[in-house]
Amino acid sequence: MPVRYDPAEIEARWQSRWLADRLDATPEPQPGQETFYALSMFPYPSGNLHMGHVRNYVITDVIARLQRLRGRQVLQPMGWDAFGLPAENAAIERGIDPGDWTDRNIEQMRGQLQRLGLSIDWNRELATCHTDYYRWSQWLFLQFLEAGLAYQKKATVNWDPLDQTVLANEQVDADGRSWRSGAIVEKRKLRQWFLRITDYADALLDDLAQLEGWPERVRTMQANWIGRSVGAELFFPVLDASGQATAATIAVFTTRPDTVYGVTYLVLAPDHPLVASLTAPDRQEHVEAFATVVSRQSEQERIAEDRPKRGVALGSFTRNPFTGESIPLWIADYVLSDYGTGAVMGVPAHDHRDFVFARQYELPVRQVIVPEGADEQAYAGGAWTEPGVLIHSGPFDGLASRQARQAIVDLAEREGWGESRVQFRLRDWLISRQRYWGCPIPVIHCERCGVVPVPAEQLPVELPRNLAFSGKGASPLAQLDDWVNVACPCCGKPARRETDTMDTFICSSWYYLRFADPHNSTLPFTRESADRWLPVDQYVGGIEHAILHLLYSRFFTKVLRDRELLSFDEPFRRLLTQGMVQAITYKNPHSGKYIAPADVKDPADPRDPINGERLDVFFEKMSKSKHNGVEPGGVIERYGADTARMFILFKAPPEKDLEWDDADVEGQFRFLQRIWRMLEAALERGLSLEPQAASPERQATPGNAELSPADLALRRAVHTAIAAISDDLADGNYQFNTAVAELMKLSNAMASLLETASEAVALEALGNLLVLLSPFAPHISEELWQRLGGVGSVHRQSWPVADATALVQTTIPLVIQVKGKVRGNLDVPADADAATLEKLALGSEIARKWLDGQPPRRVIVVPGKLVNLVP
RNA sequence: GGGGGCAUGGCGAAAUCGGUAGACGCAGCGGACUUAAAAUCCGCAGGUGGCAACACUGUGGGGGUUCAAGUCCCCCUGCCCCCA
Repeated sequence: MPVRYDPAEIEARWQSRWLADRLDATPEPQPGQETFYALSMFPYPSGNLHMGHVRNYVITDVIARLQRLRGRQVLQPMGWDAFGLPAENAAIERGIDPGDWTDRNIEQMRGQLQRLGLSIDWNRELATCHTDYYRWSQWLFLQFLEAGLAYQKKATVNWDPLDQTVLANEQVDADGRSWRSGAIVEKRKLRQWFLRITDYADALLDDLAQLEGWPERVRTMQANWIGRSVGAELFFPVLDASGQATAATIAVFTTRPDTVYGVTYLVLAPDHPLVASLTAPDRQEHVEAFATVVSRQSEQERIAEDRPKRGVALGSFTRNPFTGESIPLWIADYVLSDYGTGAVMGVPAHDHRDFVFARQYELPVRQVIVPEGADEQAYAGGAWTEPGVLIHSGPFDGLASRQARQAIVDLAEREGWGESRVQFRLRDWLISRQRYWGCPIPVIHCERCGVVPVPAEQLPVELPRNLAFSGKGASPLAQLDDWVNVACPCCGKPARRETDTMDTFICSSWYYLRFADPHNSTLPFTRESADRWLPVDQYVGGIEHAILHLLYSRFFTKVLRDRELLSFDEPFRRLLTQGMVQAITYKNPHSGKYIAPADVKDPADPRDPINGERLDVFFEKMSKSKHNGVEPGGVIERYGADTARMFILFKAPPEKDLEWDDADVEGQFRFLQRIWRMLEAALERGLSLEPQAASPERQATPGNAELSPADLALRRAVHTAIAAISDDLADGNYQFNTAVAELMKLSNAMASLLETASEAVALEALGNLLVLLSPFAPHISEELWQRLGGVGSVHRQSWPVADATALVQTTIPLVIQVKGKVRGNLDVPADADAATLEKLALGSEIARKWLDGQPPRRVIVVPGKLVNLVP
């Protein structure tokens, strides 16, 4: 009696069986054994698994399973990026303790993940909000502090008025809004903790070259983010009221020292420390008013190229050391105090923003560069910002920009007017957050001793639990006197705890290290355990982390290597950035409203259910606001995890966006059902992999000569598939979509050949099919493997190797081209040499038809492929 | 504006090194089975013309290199991403 394919029953049964058998436990690798660390970017425990997660983890799981079949010892862990604002918001809105809320979400999401059939070692699970994790985040912070890489400074910070917290620059989007709350970000000055990532700017940039397993575009994005620019710092002496040089100088950074003879003014940031002392008494009121206005603007507003530039003259002057000219000092909104030196030289003829500014305030424009080969010409339209040839530049006239830069910096260095310098766009990492639900920064402020690190043996500095949250004002921690007031570890006198918590990017900058040694209670990890598993062999996650998370993790790794806690300095060998999961979206073009697909009656003619207006149809990233989300739970309930996995892998290459389509999901379900029925038929026939049940003909591997045509064809199909899939899934090559297509081809071939094939060859085909399928659809493969009498778990088998003899063909179709156009095929002996092929082609019907009896002028023979006859 | 990427049937996509474009699937069409439908199975399927054999044409547009171009080079158009 045939059994129906019932994914719900099979999947639940195998999932609990695998768990009980500890099938996914991480092995303890013996010396000489190859290891493989497959890692997904761990999720924030929002409580709900979405399709993006599913795609991410399925990709990693297929890679992990594949590596196990290849005989490697595999680590595939999972954890939770569990600190962050949503938990605290839940506390404010619903009075739930953030820790309880988070733990509940983790429970829920773990269950959802487990239903996907991921071969994750749950014994290594971690959550960044648990004390046995964050005590080591604190421990690592103290390492940074000790190394002089953590420091405090008062800084203009981005203040999110809605979330009442400080944001990193990276958390403010192009419109000057918070990435989380969407509120317009304000400017405030606060004392903040920073990590000195700029000390590692060179290393972070240079080592990108080693990361050959990373997508080029991620490397480019990081390089741009670090933004190394080579130039010079030049010193401009401040003049007193009588025009005499004073001791004070203003340093400017420029990438264009070749334009120094074109400087017609100097601009300082409005909050540059010298502004107050350089402001003429009669300008004071003006300058202060302007500075106040600017301080309210977002950085984006200030530096956008298409916005008008505004400024105020200070009423004082400096001297260009190269020309000896006296030039006016200004402040302007387009100069930022924390980039470069906070001052720039104004060269309107050769810089867009300077040009706009000079026009606005009628400052002189002096051209000192002309395009190569061009005559000196009047400047009307704008700035010439390309390199060229110098004019009006004293001794440097006639030099090309390139040479002039060097010569001018050389002169500056000789005269003490400046020096060559490298400037980075990257700024130090602001890690302070005025929030409760984060990792407390483990320092104590003592009036006598200053900043005192909490002694390592007193870690963790635990977050107090069960507070009342108002959501207003300072951090909840700052309001807890009992917690804040402590004795100084140094002098024992009353002192205060730091109440800032860490940016959650800190917690996620080292979690991949903890997975190597997750239960260590004396260290975050040992160097030995890290060396055993790391660097991560394959990291999989979203492109949205291309800059921040990946850059911070690289920074951490380099620092820890320098502290001799690690032996390597790049954490992720290979990186795969998977594409988004999109779904069909309906939008009314007039109202701009999104309509849920369920409310669209006829998808062929989509209409607004309220007013019948025609809707736009397109694919967009799944989201609540667009009503286009597809719940993973529902899909698994209906078709099973195996179908969901197959669909996700087949529908698009992993790095491309994937369009969710229920009809295609259905197609994958049908494919698994066909395989199921094929096995049912084989079982009916009495086929079994069990040695004792096998008939004698199975024992010997017959040579090709003894095989029937059906056997030969079937073996060829099986081994062609093995070769093709192995190729599609070679290390670093993850073409799951074509691998699944090959599995389908194999199953199609088997469907027509299995019945007439011999028992031995049929079993060879069935066994191989199930092993090849097992990384993709682990449950159905295991079930059918067991029912076919397979020994042990299908997931403990070896990846098959293609048998070259099965691929041997006696004849092959030779393509005959005439003048490069395909005119037909000719069956020829597979081993025929070029001369034979030429003869066969010339003697063919095709040649007779197309050559009009004339011998061709030229014949190109590609053995094994084609012959091209050129008349 | 700068940097990077992409463009292939009705749709998602394949196509090592330049060598039969469209594998595999979805949707579609025709047939078998069925009282009927679903499911399943078999077949067709880039476009144009033709009863057909077959011919022409075809990888965003234009040009080039080559015996041969989706693939290499130049120009253009459109879309996406990052930095402004």
